[in-house]
Amino acid sequence: MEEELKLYNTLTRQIEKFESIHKGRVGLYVCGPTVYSDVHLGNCRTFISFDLIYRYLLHLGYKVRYVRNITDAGHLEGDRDEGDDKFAKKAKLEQLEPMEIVQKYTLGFHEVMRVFNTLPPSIEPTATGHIGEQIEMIKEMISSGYAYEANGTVYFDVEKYNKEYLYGQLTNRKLEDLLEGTRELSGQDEKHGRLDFALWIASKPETLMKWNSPWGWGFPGWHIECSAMSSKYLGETFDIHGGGMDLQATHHTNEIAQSQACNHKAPVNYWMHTNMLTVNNVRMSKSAGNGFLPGELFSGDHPLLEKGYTPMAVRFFMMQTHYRSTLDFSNEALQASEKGYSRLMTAIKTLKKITPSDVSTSDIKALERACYEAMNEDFNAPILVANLFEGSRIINSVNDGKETITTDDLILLKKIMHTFVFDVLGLMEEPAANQGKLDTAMHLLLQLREEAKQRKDYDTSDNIRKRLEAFGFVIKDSKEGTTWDSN
RNA sequence: GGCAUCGUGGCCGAGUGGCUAGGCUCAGCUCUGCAAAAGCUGCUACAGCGGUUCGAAUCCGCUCGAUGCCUCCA
Repeated sequence: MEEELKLYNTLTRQIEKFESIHKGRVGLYVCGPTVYSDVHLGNCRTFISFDLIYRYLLHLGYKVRYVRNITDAGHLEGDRDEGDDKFAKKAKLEQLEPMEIVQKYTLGFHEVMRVFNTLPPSIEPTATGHIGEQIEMIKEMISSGYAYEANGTVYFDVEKYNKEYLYGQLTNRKLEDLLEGTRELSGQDEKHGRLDFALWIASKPETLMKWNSPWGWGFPGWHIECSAMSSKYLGETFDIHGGGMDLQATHHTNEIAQSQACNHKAPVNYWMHTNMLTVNNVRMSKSAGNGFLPGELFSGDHPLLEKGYTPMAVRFFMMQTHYRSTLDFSNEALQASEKGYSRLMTAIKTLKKITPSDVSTSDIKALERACYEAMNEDFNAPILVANLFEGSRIINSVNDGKETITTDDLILLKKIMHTFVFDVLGLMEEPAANQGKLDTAMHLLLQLREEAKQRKDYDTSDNIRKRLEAFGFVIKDSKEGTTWDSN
């Protein structure tokens, strides 16, 4: 299967056959969060998308080293050289040590990732843990002439770099066009060129997070962190680098420049970018104020939310859209996903009750093929989901006695459903608290209702059903007996 | 202004030039004491205008509209 995998490469702007550098192994780097505040749902989408990609690569049998960093230093508010970094600023606001901020939001991030059932990365390096590596890279860039120091701050010389390499390659832009869209340098600027960006930033006396360097006390620029950590753990050239589309033009463009300036080779073979989550067609972001936090989403405690949604319903919602398309959030769409998700899970439970026959009325092997074809075509999860619904239809039809399936096909169907739903899409059964006790209580109620039905006391039986419905329990009568579900 | 992306049925969303994804909603049918669930059927769409083609949602051009990036952002 693996030789058929294709993916969209931002670098070439086309779908390419995936070939890893080392057979059977993949180096994957994804830009992680900056842990100075809670992650919102838009941030989550990127990590959930790459979780799907990671899971599928694993499923194909690749040995994947998945590196996702934690940005816990630097990352200036703007391009201006005044200000502290985000952590120090937030620390003052919250009266905490910068590393308390880092700790708090790192834990929060991990919790959110756990709730969404994402697999942890193989390595999760922090920027502050790799200051030495970053300094070494900067030294290399200075000695090869791609960077210069001014008053303790080190800048990358974009125009010099562009003479030998293509600076705007990742976004298909020419240097002249980029220069046009940038503000003029003022007389007091230390930068040589308008596009030059900081690699190392001199600290001020009041700066809280600072390190000593050949250029004095300071802290690293944002872009250098990822270059240093990716090359340390994945090598000077590795397979896949991912992140949100909003990082493409600046962060990733600068990462390429830095790595190329140091190692004189392209750092990444395949660049993958996930699209944005929008609300009313506007991108969700901290600054736009239209974001909500996972916690608010689960509780429904937000003006934009009509009700709460479970983590798996939200994950399924994301899986129904391709990672390169924008995904628009709406209550209606979430509610549709909620039902679709429960339909899928119900079908998987029904799978256990099915009895095989001598012949199959459906082509299960074709279904399996379709699932792999969907995922091999640039991780097309929506098409995979459509196929899994076809699987559900088959399951329900067989269960109703309208179709039949052989023992071998039943085993295969089980394998398909479990593999793709749980392993690849990363869905799971919603863990229900007190499930055992609830079962007992429900069993009792349904027994009472059954007794009422036996004596044709339909008033009582309907009353039980309706009042349970009010609490979100759905009662289903069938020939085999009564079952229940909650939503 | 520059560089991109996108406009698909009531809603969300896939779509490699020809064989009408899928989910949700709504209506009808089967089943059922009634419901629910499940299955089946129906609602058959591609912003507009041209062009290429035997044939276009899919390629090309223009128009209109939306979004993103160009400053921190997943």
